[in-house]
Amino acid sequence: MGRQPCCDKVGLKRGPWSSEEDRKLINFILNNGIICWRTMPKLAGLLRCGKSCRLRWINYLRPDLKRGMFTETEENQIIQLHALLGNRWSKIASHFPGRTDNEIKNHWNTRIKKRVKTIQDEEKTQVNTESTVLKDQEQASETTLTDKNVQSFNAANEYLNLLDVELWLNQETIDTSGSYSTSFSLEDSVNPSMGESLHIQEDSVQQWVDSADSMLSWDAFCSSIFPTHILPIV
DNA sequence: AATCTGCCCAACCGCGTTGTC
DNA sequence: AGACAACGCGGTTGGGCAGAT
Repeated sequence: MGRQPCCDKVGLKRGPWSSEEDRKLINFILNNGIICWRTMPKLAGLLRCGKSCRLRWINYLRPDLKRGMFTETEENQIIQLHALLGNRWSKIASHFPGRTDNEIKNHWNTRIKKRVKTIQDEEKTQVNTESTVLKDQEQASETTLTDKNVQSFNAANEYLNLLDVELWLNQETIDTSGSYSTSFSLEDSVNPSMGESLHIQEDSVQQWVDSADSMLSWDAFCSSIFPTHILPIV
């Protein structure tokens, strides 16, 4: 037996919301709060399913929504969070008050993804060049640098970047242009094996972590780990 | 001016998770 | 413990729009 549909679709309206429908939904929620999405449309006099009402409210009607373009800083934050969390848009959105997961997802798919791809291509070219130079140097000293060495070097860099992001995420309050407060825990966002490996290597990077403790601002964070070509333009 | 093309984003769909009985 | 309902999330779609041809 398949899953039951979320609502009885017969006679329900779909597609874009009219301003009249918006008004009804806003009025109802402001007067009654959000109790049960399933019963809400009926009570509010809407021919919509609860799911549709929820989506409309969360993504468009909520009064605390921040409208407008994403700033360069926001984009860079999204890139870093996406590198850490993957396509977990709601987790990412929780770090951007007033932004919705849908908005961030759309922005990622339409703009940031292209930008990241360009950056990755550039980095790939750069790594290839660097590895060629290193190879030449190693050969000169009769030691061969294999691709494996280059991969390890890159993995180590990535690991350090993740630790850096972890520090940022675990801070209770980050004061940037606005104020981000987070209760985010890395433990529930990355797989256990990664958490384990972080602990194993903890001692070896403790010195680095100690020095990173002084990083309190987003700008300092950015300048410490972002490649210069994606630094926010302020 | 008409048509084509690509982009953007609101909305939908299906599935996983959580809560309740 | 398991069945069911409701919620929440991420992937995808499709319509509107702007710029190019």
